[in-house]
Amino acid sequence: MTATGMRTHTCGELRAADAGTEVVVCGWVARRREHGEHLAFVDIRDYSGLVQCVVDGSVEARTEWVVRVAGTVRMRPAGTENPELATGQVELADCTVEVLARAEPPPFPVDDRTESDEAVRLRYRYVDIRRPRMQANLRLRARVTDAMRLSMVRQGFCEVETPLLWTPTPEGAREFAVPSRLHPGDFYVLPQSPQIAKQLLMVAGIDRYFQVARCLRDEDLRADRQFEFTQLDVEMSFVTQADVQDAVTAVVVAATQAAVGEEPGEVARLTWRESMERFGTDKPDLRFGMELVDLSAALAGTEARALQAPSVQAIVVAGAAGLGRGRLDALVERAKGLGAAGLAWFKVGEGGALDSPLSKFLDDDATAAIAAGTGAAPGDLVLVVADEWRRACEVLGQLRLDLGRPPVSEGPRRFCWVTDFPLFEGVDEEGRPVPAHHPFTMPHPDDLDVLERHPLAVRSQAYDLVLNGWELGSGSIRIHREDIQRRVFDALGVSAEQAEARFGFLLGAFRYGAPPHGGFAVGIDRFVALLAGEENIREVIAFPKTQSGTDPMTGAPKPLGEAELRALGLRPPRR
RNA sequence: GGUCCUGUGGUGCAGUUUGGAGUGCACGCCGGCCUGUCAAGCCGGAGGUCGCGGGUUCAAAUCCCGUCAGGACCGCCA
Repeated sequence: MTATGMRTHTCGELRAADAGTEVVVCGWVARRREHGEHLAFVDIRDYSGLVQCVVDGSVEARTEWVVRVAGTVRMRPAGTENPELATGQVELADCTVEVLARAEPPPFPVDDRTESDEAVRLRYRYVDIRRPRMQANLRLRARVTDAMRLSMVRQGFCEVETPLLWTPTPEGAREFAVPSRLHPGDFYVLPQSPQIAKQLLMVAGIDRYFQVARCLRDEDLRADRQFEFTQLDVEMSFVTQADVQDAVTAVVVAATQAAVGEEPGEVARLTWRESMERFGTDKPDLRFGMELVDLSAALAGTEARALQAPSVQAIVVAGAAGLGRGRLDALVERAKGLGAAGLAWFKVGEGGALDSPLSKFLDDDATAAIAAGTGAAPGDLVLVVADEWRRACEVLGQLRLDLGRPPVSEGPRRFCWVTDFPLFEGVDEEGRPVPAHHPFTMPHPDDLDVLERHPLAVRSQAYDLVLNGWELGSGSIRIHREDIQRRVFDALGVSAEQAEARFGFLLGAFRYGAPPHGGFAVGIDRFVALLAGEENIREVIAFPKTQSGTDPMTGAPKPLGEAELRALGLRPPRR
């Protein structure tokens, strides 16, 4: 399958069984070892690996030159095998080397041994991608999307493409605007996601839709966020939450199997509330313990002012009682930086005695409550945050990650579903509830009665898929009934006119017979990064942007000429 | 918009704390030697705006201010 008109084999596939075969391989010169004018070794590299070629004489080709090598596969002489190489049992003998293209010395070594400056890697990305690590990452990514498509199709889903040139839908993420040449002054936007399009496809009777979809958001970049990213976008009709979660679980399990050759273990399930209580976050990393302990009741009557708050939460840092004052002060500063009023620490000594700046304010009951409640052992450090419930949990959840989280590449893959998110996430400056997901998210049926009276207590039929502390994606059952949608818009303070102006085409479509439906989207960049053991999604994207949104290779973004701007109905900006 | 880290031949680093000659290490590159290496080895050589600008000082890679680039994070990401 890999033979072409120019080659018979790829470099990395040659094995002992090929001994005696005359072959032709093509690739780049990885290294050259010359032993005078009578013997030289040239390592040829292509995407499949590396093979050693033996040349009886000197070699014209230099590092990264592109060559075509004809020779005979033979077993290496006894004692010269290289167990480090997949092809290390054999070599190509009696080689003739044809130079297909000369090359300048590469700007950095084309191997995985040193990590070069990322700006330089991106500028010469076409060289960077020759490295085994990048080759492996991009091929892993391809296996993941292949497996996802296969799993979707087998489950009866239909892949449908949706427009990249979409219509502005204010609110949500900042959108990239595309000026219209035929309608000067008007704009398309690039979709933040195909959310509305896929709901329209449900009204259209597609029943089970999926798409490997590019999404674009003009928001600041991060290790796990690029302007453009790829989602496995899914939507299903006549389903419950469990149906969507089952379909998505099957996909990610199949993709994990295809990518790394092993099935993940049980996919855990916990409610948003449980996740916050136990891990202080809605995207828990289940690879390690250090769960939060609620000391609110135990310390309700404490004299210590610093611990008087609606909620008192704690974590135990095993064996950390020896931390010096500098490290402890840094932890306190970190907690304050995360929004906590403060952070209390207790070193657990022999016999359970607590050493802390707060010791003198604590009676024996309180001391016993902290020791018993947390189960801390001598030598451990207990960290306590007293604040509003959510803030106390979130601050300790972050400290838990700071102090206990293993590297991305370590440990098992622990998927979990987080369900029953609140429908609203606090209130804005005007006291209006802010939707936690999007405004088409169906409220939990048990909470519908209190939508008007206690909106912040309403749970939604929204759910996230989390893998080792990374949010892989989210989804929900959508509102398909006009009366419920009206009530949610009312709660959000969106008038009928505003709703019509923003989403009129969707609401209009719903009047023509909308099936109950729900869906999900998996962030493929993050998923692949986790499977590849990479901390950064740029490592699994061929041509990513820098943190400031530039491309060092092409120089984008660049100014457009004045004439081009005017043709688009735009005026050159003042700089 | 903000906080923090980094910037030294092509690459990776040390040197910056405590100012004293562009000093050092490894790789790469160029030339020579070398018939079993595989990160080959040995000998020789070239290669520098210490990111950029300003300031302090007799003297700045080193101290101060500003700025640019890359990165991590906060805000932001319905």
